[in-house]
Amino acid sequence: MSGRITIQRVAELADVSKATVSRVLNGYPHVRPEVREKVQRVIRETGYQPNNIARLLASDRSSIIGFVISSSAQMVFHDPYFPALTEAVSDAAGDRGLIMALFMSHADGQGQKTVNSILAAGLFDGLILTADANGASIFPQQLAPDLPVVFIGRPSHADGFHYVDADNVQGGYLATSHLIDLGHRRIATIGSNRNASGEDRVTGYRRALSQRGLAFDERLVAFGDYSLESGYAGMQTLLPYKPEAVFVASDTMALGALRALREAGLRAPDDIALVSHDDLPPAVQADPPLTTVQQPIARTGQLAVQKLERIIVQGGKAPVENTILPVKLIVRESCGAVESL
Amino acid sequence: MSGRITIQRVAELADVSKATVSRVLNGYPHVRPEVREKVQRVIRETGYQPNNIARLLASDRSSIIGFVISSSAQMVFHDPYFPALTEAVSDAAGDRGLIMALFMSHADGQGQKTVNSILAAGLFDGLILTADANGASIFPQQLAPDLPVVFIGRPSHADGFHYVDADNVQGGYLATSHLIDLGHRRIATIGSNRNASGEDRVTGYRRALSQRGLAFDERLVAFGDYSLESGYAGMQTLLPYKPEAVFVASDTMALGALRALREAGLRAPDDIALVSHDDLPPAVQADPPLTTVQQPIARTGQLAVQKLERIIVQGGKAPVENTILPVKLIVRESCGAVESL
DNA sequence: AGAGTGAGTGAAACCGGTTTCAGAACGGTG
DNA sequence: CACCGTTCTGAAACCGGTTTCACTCACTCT
Repeated sequence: MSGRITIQRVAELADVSKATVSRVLNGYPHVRPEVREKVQRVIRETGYQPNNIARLLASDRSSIIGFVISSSAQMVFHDPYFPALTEAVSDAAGDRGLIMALFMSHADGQGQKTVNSILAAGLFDGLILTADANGASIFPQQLAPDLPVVFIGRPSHADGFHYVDADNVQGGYLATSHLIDLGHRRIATIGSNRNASGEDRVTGYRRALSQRGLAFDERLVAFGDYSLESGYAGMQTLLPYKPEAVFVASDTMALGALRALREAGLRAPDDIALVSHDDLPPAVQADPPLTTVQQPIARTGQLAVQKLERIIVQGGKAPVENTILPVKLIVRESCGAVESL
Repeated sequence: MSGRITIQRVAELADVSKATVSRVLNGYPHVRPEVREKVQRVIRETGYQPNNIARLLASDRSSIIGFVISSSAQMVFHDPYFPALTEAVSDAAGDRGLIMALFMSHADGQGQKTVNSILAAGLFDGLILTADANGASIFPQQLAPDLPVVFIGRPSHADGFHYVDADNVQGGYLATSHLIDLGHRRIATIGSNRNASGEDRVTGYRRALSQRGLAFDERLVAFGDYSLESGYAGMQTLLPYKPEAVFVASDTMALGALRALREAGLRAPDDIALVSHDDLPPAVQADPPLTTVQQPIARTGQLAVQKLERIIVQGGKAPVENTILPVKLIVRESCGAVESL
């Protein structure tokens, strides 16, 4: 940052005041066209770049938003959901001229420290938080009461927060209904009680069952943590109870479930029909390709950023309103509705 | 940021000057213990948090580093390498009190814009760049000549940059040698010419062959782009030439290769032995589990951050020195060295 | 007793922008 | 021609810290 050109220097070269340069920079009116022109030329010729730090200090906005993934390292590794979501948020932020700072807060004490340092920084215009899946709550409000915050995924521990989420209940409902439509009756599920999304999907599953007059059987419900391993284990738990079909609450867990089937000498969809959730790339690549509920991840990220921006602009206190995005069933081969090759 | 407590306010309450508060804050000497005590008490009682923005402006350091993943969205999605690396960098940054801003720069024009905005920000103490895999070079130097930059992965387009990389040549060498040791002679490779790492791995492959007196056969070399699909296609290209063994330059491509084998009615390692590269989680989960070259990703991230920090502290001009990290062969089942279950 | 020495402190300058405010220049009215 | 309302502009205050510099005040050392 040594010999950088400052607004002062530009002002001198263009023979105007700092104030005028600032006005040109920010596109304010009340600058004579020829002056504006001249300043712009100097800016171009010198390659002047305003120092954002100074700008921030003066204007009390940083244009930086924090994106906090509060989940175990395990999951971030294993489930493409997080990379996809991260990219979505990053893109949306970029589109709106915001800089995204990413934080992966681990379950351990480190996590708390990270969040504290985030807030202490006083550096962010706002935060996007993922509803955590491990019970360790992150509650920045308690520390910085008027920092704008938007959750992605319904936060399970409290109300009163802005959030954007996919319609997980509908997801579970669609998946399960589809299996019922295909004539299955003993329908199991591998869900998750690690976060609200998981719970909601199971809720949808139960709703579909009851609506179609099928009994809910505890033994046909397994819980995982979204990891491939937990899907594998979940399916092994279910197999003794001979389900005809299974709704698995994530693609990644479905991959694990498929492996369990394979090892048991069974095949989907012939022996057991499978529908999963998320529609991430592995769903297509799986063998057989997974029928799955598509979650609009990119859109989720976009909306979260937009919502956050709106809150920021409105100075923190916007009425809490949540956005639930529709989901859609993508039929592939694992459910048996289509002839596999 | 409305009614926040400022250093001025703290100074008044503690009945000292701003300068003294600042000294206490930054742990400078030459403050009487009792005064220090008093200031600290006021800080504690008021819950004062220094405004970093102001601090940055005054001290010309932001403690924010940019981490730029310049790769197609595709790859970031498909290859767990990037999430793993991101986490490594994020952790390392956090450990050293730095904030990491993540940028995913796409191949399209957007990418350039992003990078420009990064630099324009004048906000970062330094940048960590991933050596890009799509030819679209990112050359911040050209714009901000003394911004500290460290690459992860040898940048293939130019010299004179600090970088940290795994010993990819050695990786290819180890993998191929292992296959030779197992008695194979017709050894193919699915490499990549999308970046230096890919090239280096192929170099290692060739070195192993020539060192053991085996001829290099062009037809036994396929190139991919690290995606699962390209591994699949690569293997299909190779199959007509009947390789006994294949060194695949990434786990993700190896998964694709495995699928191609399966579809061709072949099994690894019985029909074709496979060794891959990276040792990411999917390597263990694959069927059969992959023998693969372990890349020290976490260490890579750490070193990159450390190196960057050193450059920053030394004020930009540190002698360029690169770090090549050793790799290690992890033997599992896909190579046939171990009895599979 | 007078001269150094170094610890402890505050006033003020500074970082590089934005924003307020007042004044100059200009055109249109009465 | 005096008066007023715009438009355009610059000086200066301000954002909230850090850092420099000068000064005071013990406390040694001749």
